[in-house]
Amino acid sequence: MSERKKNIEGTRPGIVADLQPSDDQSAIVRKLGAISLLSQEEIDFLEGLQNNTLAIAAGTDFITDGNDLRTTFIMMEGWAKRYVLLPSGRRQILSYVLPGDILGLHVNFRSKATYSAAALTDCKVAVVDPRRMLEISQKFPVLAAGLSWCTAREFAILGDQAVRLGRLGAQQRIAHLLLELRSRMRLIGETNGEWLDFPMTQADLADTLGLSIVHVNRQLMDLRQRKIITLERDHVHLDDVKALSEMSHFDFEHLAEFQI
Amino acid sequence: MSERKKNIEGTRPGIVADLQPSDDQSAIVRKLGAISLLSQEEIDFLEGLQNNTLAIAAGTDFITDGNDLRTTFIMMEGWAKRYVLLPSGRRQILSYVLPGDILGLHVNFRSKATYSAAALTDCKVAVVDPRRMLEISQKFPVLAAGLSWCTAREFAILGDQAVRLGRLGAQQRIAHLLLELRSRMRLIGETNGEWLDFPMTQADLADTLGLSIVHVNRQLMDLRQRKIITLERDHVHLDDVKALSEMSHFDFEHLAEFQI
DNA sequence: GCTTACACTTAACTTAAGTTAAAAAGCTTA
DNA sequence: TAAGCTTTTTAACTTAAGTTAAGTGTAAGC
Repeated sequence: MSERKKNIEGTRPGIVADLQPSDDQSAIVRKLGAISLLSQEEIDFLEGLQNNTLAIAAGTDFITDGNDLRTTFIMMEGWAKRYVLLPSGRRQILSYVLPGDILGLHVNFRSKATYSAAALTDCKVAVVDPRRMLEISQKFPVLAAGLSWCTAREFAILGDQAVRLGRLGAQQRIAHLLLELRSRMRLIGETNGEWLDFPMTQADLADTLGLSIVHVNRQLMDLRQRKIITLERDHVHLDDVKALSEMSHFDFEHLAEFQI
Repeated sequence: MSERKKNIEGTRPGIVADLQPSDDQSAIVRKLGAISLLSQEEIDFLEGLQNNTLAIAAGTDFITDGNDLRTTFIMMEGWAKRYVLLPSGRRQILSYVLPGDILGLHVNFRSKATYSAAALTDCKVAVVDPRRMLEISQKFPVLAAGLSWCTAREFAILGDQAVRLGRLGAQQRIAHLLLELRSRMRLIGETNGEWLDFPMTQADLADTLGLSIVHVNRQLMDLRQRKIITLERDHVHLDDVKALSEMSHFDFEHLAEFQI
């Protein structure tokens, strides 16, 4: 019914995927490298951490709420969602896990996961012994500062999620989330113009933003009709970033890519 | 630590305040001591960290969104709120800061605060150089594990906040928050039966739970009329914890006080 | 004691978002 | 290619929560 524009700024969304493997550094190296200058030794250590990888098919749960969680995961490729299921059957998605993100950075000897995590796309995940993460703070001060920054940033991202849920309207929530994902993908160099990966369903979006599926659809349709976004299978194009940021009060400084 | 519960049901709330100073250990020592066995050396180190204290009057902001944040704070006495102000003038309270909580555990050299914090009551706060916090991971593995546990718990608490905002109804949100605060106060031994400190206004509550003041008042009145809670100035009594937990699906295990 | 200010309470009315239901559009696989 | 999914879309209707506007405490200050 609505116009599915094939290309806005010239490029097809498929190219986003093509870019990914072309870079030889892992996402976490790109992420920490974007905020600090890493030595070759530090880069080698980070790459070495990620030797033990796991392939997870889209849709698979790999962390389950209440189960023991004694492993740290580093997302190498693909997206996942972190969520909670309520006894009522309702679901709240807490955050999206993007390449370069760490899950279970603060696990303890007896800790249980307080959330579940499922792959949204096929994922490649590094399985790391949390003791090796501790090693970092002993031996690599720059990396330790980087991890500390990651933790602070995760707090900020979760705080933003609370702001969206508590104090923004439906369409504002969508706009704000899109800009957050855009910021995060830009940091690791996985954007192509204003095209953004968008592997989640509208049901996922509803459970992220505290809305019903129907209402998410209504607001998405409105954004499309007003030419603010373009939706394609698994990708969004942000046609009007200015409109999105104005309507959602998104603060670009907030998750800014400052140097250590 | 446990002789704190001198009186059970039926006592007047004022007594809560009287009990507080009677304990000679600081809140953070009580908190970490509740999840791990601390040596005298570890206790002394923690107490020594808190030599440089600051008195903050109720209502005062002590962290401001966007400003440099290069200090770690440990809340020794009193409550604070962590919040965000939107350009629209709306406000979202992200979490409450209770005795024994740490603010700015993951500050970096150039980091700016991504939230503001204001005292709800008169507070006593320890001002700590973040480098001394780093010292912990070098010299005191048990304390380091404790701090890591604190971080994971803060994530869980903020996640719970997202669940409340996204997927619970108004009255469920209130019930769930009350039970969270009850759990957290119990861990540091600052409860008196089912009496709970309650220094926040209904406007604070509204901005915490993503509701309007009027609606918070409606739901509080309903909970009082149904004899589920009793409200007094600055204190709540949870008359019917079972009803609160059933209506809100609060999971007592979730923030459980497990041993390391 | 009177005044100001802020927190709480209640009522009447409005609205954003939820619900239900059904159909259309996409994938996947036999 | 058809059958059987899941996801998206639309419409009609309902409801929980918001808004506005008074009013009633209650504590602090003069």
